[in-house]
Amino acid sequence: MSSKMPSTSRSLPIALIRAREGVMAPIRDMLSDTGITEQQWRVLRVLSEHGPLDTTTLADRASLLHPSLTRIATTMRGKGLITQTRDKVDRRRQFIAITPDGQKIIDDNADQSARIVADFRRILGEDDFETLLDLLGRLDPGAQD
Amino acid sequence: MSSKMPSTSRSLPIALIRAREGVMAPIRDMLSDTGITEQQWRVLRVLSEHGPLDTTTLADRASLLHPSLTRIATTMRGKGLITQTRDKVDRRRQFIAITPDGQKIIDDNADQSARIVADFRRILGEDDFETLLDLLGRLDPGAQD
DNA sequence: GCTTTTCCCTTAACATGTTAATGATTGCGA
DNA sequence: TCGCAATCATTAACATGTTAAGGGAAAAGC
Repeated sequence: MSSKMPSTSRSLPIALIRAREGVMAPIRDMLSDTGITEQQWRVLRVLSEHGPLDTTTLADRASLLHPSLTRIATTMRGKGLITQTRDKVDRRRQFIAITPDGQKIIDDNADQSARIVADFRRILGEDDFETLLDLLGRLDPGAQD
Repeated sequence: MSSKMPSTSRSLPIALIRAREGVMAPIRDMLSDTGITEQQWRVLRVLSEHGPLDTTTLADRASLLHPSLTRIATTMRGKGLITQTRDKVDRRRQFIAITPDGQKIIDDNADQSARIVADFRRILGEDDFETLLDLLGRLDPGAQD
């Protein structure tokens, strides 16, 4: 029972896990009807926002590791939510784009998604919500903004 | 490109994922030498702090889903890091305890673990660190403190 | 006491996280 | 142009996350 170890009840990693769980719960509820996962939702969001992207950029923006994205893309292609094409100039590169079916999932859930986000803003209050995003950003080593 | 959707760059779920990634990176580096995972480390931490626990309480304190804990416990039993015994009164219950080998991993890494935590406190500053923990706690639906 | 319900835990099935290795392609330098 | 390093992506292997179903034991109701 070493006194060097900080209590697990005030552990930053565990607090992050639990907060994420709390935030994702209503989003997962929303998505359970659509048959896609939280990660597939993020992929659609990024593609809808930025247009077609190469897989490296897409993985970065959706906060997915590349091997995960490879599998997720295979699944989503099978569902007809995205298309994947080789770059003719650099044949190593793959480009991924959202399909109308994929965009439909975004459109169908945009309202509820916005409502969920607004709920959390209200729970924390506008100021604390922004403070939280800033503090979290300072823990992110790859923060590019 | 629906204007209803908040930008993914200020998305709370993604910010939580990235912050967690930033926090866990040095911890994973530390653990890579020991051959155990981040989750196994959490199990050892909780057992070392609280003593033997039934699996439900252990899963809750380590923020693991029960099915995950079942598998993790099997692995850790195989490594000799924990023991698992049936409660003689209520034969449904399993009790898990840390072994000397498991405690040795805690002891061997206590200093470095404390250093990593101290680094993050320094990066954010004492006040912001506490603020962050409080804000995260308000997103946790099962906050029992 | 016997059924039914509830509880604790495990198993199963599928998706993702994580690290290392492999493929395929391009670019560069001798 | 040959060889070799660097780049982009996938595959492989193992561990965990997530949800649903199953199995055994205790508790509750009649």
